[in-house]
Amino acid sequence: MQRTDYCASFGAKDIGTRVKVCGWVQKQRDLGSLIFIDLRDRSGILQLAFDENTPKELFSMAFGVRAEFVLSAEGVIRPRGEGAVNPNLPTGQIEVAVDKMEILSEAETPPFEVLNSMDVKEETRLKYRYLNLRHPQLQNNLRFRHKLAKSARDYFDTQGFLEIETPVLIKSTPEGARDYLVPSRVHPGSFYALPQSPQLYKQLLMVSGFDRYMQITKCFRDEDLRADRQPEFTQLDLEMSFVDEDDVMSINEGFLKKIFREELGIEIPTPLPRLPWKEAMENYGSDKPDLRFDMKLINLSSIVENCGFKVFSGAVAEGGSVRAINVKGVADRMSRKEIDKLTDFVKTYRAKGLAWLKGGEEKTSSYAKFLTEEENVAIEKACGFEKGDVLFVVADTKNQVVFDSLGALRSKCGEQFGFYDPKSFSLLWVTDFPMFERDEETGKYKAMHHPFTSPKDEDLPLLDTAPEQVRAKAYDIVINGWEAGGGSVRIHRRDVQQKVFDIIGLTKEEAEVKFGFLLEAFRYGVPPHAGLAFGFDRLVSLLLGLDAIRDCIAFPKVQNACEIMTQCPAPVPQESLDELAIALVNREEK
RNA sequence: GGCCUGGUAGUUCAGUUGGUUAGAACGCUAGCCUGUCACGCUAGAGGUCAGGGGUUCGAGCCCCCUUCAGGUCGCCA
Repeated sequence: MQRTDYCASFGAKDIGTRVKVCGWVQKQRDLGSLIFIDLRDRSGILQLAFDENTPKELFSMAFGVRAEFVLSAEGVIRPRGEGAVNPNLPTGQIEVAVDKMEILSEAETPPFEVLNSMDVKEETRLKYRYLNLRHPQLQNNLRFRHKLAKSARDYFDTQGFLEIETPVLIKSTPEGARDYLVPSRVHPGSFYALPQSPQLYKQLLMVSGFDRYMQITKCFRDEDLRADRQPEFTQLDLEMSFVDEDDVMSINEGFLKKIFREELGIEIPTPLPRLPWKEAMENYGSDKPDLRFDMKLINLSSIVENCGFKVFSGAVAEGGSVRAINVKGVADRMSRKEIDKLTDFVKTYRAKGLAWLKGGEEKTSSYAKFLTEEENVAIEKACGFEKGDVLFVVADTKNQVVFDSLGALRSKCGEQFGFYDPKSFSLLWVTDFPMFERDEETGKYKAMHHPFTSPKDEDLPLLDTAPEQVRAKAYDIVINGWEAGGGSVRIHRRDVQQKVFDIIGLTKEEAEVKFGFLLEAFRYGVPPHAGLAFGFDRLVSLLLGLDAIRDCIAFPKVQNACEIMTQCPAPVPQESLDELAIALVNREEK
């Protein structure tokens, strides 16, 4: 006989009915001639009761039950005694008077208590991930993830998208992130790659005329992990034909509106704000600004460009800048020690130092003495500096360093000083990314997004004259300072594609080898098309308020890309290597 | 590849200036207990102080190396 229903599905309405339930023992409480067992399944907890009416044999079975035993129990649902109701439990009004029970599986004492497992250190949690996953919080996270995936499929289905699977064994095109390689047995010395994204296939699906494609799919990047990055992760990927940027953004705003409403009960105002990349950098020092609080960067370069303080004037003279953030009203919470810590913090972003002005009882500063009275006044005025504020200034010959360090400092201060409600959300599009950036090492141009991203029409002439000024039809969806997704309008003109390849130094021959199939496909009629991919793990985490995407992934990998539970990756037998014609090099000797 | 933080009982942690036999809570084992739900009471077991080396009369504590985990910079078109 199957169970009647899940544990937490029962309530006062079921009093008097006979039920069968199955699950894990959360807790056994032995009061002598009374025993209670909290039985847990994915729905919650139901109390099983054993008392003087329980047959002796059954009672001693209940006596021997331990945590995480798997049971099936039958009996009649009855109300709990007067004063014995547990208001903290959804099923707290009732219990099952058990008259039949089977121990389906015994359990050794687990390495940690399931109920406390979210406080156990990550390493142990992951080694016994299947136990950790019994915790209601992780059960809830994965259930939410399922709902979000279903919601996405439903939404894009109503919008005419077809879910089409693309291959996982694909050709390696080593641009950008490192590929995971898979050796071919049939073709010794040749390798497949695992996709970093289904990018080229979804573009080909547009050439094929499917018009609207979506897929929830695994992607792989052999790069170092972060709290928001796993080597294998899931994208909610889509592509559309005969559309422009606005169409892609608005259809995805519809999706975001729907999931925020249905899953969180939050109405997000649409259309979402759009912030050109340049403004995002200038104002927030980041291409993924957290707009839950204001605190903009202020450019002080024009004030200090001729000042006597070489750190400032020199930075401006060499093409960099001097910028500041004014952290309002925190002077009494910002000791000298705190400031030193923040100085170390910005140094991790390659800033050489952190200049400051603190409006405590007495105004103190690390830099004011090097400037004239007029310059100091001008800085304070430009920043709206008042008593109680702390002003941080970063100067560097590279603007990127100024942006990176102040942008990070802004986020850190915003969080540390509670400048926003952590339960609130800010969503925006960052648009008009540069097409190209310079590779620091080689000095060559490379595509900032990817080389199939279309330049803005009005910037097309700049491809020949000033590539660094060309803006792309690219857009990122940014939620609470996380890049939740990104996409672009693709190039569908062969001449433009060729120019882009030229600029990033890809010869015709190289392009032919790497992307020949795409270029050839483009000869046979290609619609204008555009798309977007959400980082699905990130989207789930953001909506759930998680700090790390690990907590919405059933079996995540740890920082060195291992999976602790199964101990992978792992060496393979020599025969396997031989079959694949692979010889290992001893790295020690190398 | 770099930097920061951490590793003490099964779990979460405390551990004074380097000084006797390394503690607490939870969990576990056993006994008692009729309304518990963080049950209660009594007793008990449980430690390679991550591993290795060094300094010292003496190291959980100081130094070096290794390793594991977390965060992060680089990296992530």
